[in-house]
Amino acid sequence: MDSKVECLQTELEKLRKENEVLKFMLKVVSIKNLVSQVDVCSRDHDQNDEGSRSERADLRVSPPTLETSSTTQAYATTSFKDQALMVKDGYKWRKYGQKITKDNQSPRAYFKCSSPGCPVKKKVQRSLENKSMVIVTYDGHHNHNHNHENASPPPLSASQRGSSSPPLPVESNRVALPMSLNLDLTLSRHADQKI
DNA sequence: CGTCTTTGACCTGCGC
DNA sequence: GCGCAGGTCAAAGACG
Repeated sequence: MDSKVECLQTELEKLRKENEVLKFMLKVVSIKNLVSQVDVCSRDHDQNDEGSRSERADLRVSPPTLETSSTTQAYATTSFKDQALMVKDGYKWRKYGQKITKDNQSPRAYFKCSSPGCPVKKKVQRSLENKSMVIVTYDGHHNHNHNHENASPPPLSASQRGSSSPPLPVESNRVALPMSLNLDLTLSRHADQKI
């Protein structure tokens, strides 16, 4: 009997944690809407405007992103249960590998853009500090727009352009803006539906 | 039946 | 040269 109670308690604890994650997702979704509005406005005026940049940085929920000449690092939130590391960002990805790296026990997933001729790859790995967050590293630039066959990109596509993978070919030195959090995960879709 | 994911094997670069 | 770690390949299985 006691074991049953314990079992239920752990189950309750699990659900509580999941609930917290979902709450966080809801926050993220609402912020995403805000971000897309801000992003569209700022793009209309000046893409390189530092002011709008910092404004967006304030809206960022995830840690700062890193970027190099051809790689972009972004952060996304996900649930503890989401082991597949499937991050929906408007493009169609094909998973080609998964590894457990030395510095992070969470598996790192390797994806290629499934659009023919598109050289873009991405790595998705759960963050060490925050297990509900995944680090998405994009490598290269898409030579096409969002895949049509994939679920149409969420209304936050404007902000998506800012962070994850630029849909249009961009000069390699000014790839992505230091912002993130536009990546849709399975759970966030549920969260969207709930709204 | 076609597409996609999984996963073990293989390849490659790097430090010692 | 060797070993390790990260990245990629490809066969097998799952799924719609």
